[in-house]
Amino acid sequence: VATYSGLAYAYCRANRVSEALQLLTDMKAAGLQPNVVTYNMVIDGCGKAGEMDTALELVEKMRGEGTEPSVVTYNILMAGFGKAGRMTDAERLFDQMEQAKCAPNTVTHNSYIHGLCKFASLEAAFAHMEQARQKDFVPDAVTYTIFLDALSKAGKMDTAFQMFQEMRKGSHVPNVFTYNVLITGFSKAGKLEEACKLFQDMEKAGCAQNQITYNITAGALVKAGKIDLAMEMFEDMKRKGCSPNTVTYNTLIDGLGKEDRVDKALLLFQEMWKTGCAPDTVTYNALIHGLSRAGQVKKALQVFAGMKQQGCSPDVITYNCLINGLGKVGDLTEAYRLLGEMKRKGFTPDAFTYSAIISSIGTRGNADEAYGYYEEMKARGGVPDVFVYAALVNKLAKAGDLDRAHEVFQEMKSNGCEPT
RNA sequence: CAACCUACCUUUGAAGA
Repeated sequence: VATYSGLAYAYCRANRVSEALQLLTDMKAAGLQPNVVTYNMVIDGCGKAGEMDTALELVEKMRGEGTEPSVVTYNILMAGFGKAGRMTDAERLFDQMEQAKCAPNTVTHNSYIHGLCKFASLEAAFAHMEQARQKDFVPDAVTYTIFLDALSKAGKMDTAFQMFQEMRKGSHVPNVFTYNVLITGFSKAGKLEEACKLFQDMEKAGCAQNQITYNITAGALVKAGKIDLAMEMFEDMKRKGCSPNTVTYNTLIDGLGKEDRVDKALLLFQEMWKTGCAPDTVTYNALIHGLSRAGQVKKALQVFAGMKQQGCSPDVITYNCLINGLGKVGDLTEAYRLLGEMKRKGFTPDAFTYSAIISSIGTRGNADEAYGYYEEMKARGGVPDVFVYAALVNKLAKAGDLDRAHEVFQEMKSNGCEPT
């Protein structure tokens, strides 16, 4: 049983859920009965793959075989519902647990709180915490980190930092996750000083920075336009024995592209292969974006071709970057070709795509064409946003079609888009 | 006796000034 369980776990970690499911069948065929732990590992694999329905079926199957779910089983479901935004189902789990006489633990509450932060509100999450506290829930470092993350993502860094202080006043020791969350928050809020200060504080606190800490901090430097410092951080990271990963490279390639240093970005891209960091869709997108904004559309298309050749799938963002770049240099033929290609491949052009297309249409006399794309977008179920409206109004106005421009402008407002 | 569950990082935008 242990052997099978281990293998099932490995499959799940590798995102190969179907093989793990097959393994359960094989086990039974071999006369072995999977236990809760085996099931939990596979159920978790399903949950992480977003297959909550399969996960639920497995729980039923397990029950049918006379094995009752454990707290961990419920926790797995709680986390899965939380990630999928199925908060009603998550709430119902507490009732089911009560019926099964299975007491929720810290992990159960933390997972639920995380879901609430993401899909309901911070207030709802706080309320749950207070309520659970009346029973026997004691918030831990993870609980704090979840709240700190939510506050950081909402840009409420003052509150976050206050909570961080409270946390330390209590007996909770901030860990790498805690610091990482806060550094991200400060970086997003444009507070580079504070972000860097926390990075340094970690050492004093005896909390070792990890790969993610470096990635976040390098990203913070990139965002602040300090690409050279970000590159230094990259060297520092390696010196300290912390290996860069694909995200590290992606961050830097993006930063270099935005500072108009695509040449250096290309060098890093080459380096990735040597270091065993496989470029992914994000890598290619960042690179293609950098090349496009530098006006090097030819090169961008070459990279795009290479991407496909490597078996890395383009996504909507890839196409958007290319279409945008092509539009800017006036290569409409190629831009339209790519628009067609993306549709053919089953991608849904979004507001980014249409705003790029509409803006790229020549200035003279093509108001109808621009308007046509706007209608196409709506017909395909797309929701135009400010950028699409702005591009369209602009185009119509420049073509002298003031009546229609005004009409679209009104439509925009009635669709809840405020002019900027 | 052990194996399973919760929190953190990267990519796409028009005009104008």
